Amino acid sequence: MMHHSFELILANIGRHISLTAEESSYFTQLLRPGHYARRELLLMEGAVCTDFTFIVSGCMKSYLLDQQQKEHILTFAAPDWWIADINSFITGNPGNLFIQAISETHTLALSRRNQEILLREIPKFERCFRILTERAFAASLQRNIDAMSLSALERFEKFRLQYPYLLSLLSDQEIASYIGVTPSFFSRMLKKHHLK
Amino acid sequence: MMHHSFELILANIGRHISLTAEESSYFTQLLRPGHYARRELLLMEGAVCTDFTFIVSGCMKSYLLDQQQKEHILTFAAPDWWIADINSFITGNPGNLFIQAISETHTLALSRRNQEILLREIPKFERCFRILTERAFAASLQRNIDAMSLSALERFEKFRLQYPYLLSLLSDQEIASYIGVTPSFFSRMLKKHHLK
DNA sequence: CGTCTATTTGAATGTACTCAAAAGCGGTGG
DNA sequence: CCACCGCTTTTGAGTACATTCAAATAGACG
Repeated sequence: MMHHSFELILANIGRHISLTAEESSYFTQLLRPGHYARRELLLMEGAVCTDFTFIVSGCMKSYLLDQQQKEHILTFAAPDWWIADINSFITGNPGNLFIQAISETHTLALSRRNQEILLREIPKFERCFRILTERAFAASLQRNIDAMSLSALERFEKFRLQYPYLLSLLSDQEIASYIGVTPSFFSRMLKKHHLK
Repeated sequence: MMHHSFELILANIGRHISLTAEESSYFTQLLRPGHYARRELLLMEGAVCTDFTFIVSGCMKSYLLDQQQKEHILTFAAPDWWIADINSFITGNPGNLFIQAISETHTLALSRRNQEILLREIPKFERCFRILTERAFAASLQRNIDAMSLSALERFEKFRLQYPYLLSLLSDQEIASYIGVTPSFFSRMLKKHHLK
């Protein structure tokens, strides 16, 4: 099971900085384990996102509802990924994103307060979070590029090649929402191109 | 003129960390001033982006050309902003972005090598770059949200409210490319809504 | 088995695109 | 100063991609 063992998150951090045993345990002490059932919300629109959340097992999504209450999925987070409403997290203002478990999910949350303590006590974590943020930023820019320069079909092809693991966990509506089309168009597209 | 005085960039940094006079001068020593004529390229597709570039005056854009050689603008950078092909910068691999001056532009470039030196010598810059990256990341996510949930008209309205300064510097084609429509559609849209 | 939700399909529509041509605009040279 | 060139913007006509709304079908689960 090992849901709340810290191997995965320490390996994640260890890709960017080296920690001593004491530093590792200082870090893990600041984490708050969490457990979410399928469809359970971690964050609601209008709430302040106080945590940077690491996915140990399961899967989550962040999304917003537009004026017509249509869901638009911004990110998925599989195990070994982080999820948050970054804008709310860094400003401390209420956010406009929902974060929800897609399947049963175990998490480790680092609160803003604990992040500040961590950065003060072990400054090399600044480097780690800088690198994590840079990577997430690069991925977000690539998504902007794809949205502008690829067709819906190309966006889907890219998605399934890039995240085959997610494909099996997600409903068609969720994939459609992520690539930016309606479920009915997505269904027609799959049929037309014999992708199902 | 003061194009290569460091007031602007020191104020930019000073919003996130405090520097002593010695630290400030150590930092500015690592910067390479640059000057670009209108339409001059700072970076070409296929090249490695070795610099994080701060805009002192003028304006730049980053864009890519798709399979049909159509230009898609990813970001604009006005004075007091940074620009780079982040993906290429952090991986060291050749990038797929162009970076070009829209008007005559004065810059201060921090090379990857010098950034490493800076981070080693004055570790609190880790914090500064983490924060800069977080903000740029949040802006990029917001753009993804807007692309998914707003109409072309709404994206334009938001753009003109958010960046009135840029409006006067840019051609219609550039604005159209940024909001993700063709110049002809953009022209029709402006006319239809009496926005010109 | 019945209920609930997800997916598919149909028909009509809208948003944005392509290609091509025309008009407007800015600079340059005769 | 005007004529011309090149580039941007506008317009026209036809089209493609994607949407809406509603209904039908299929799956999942108690």
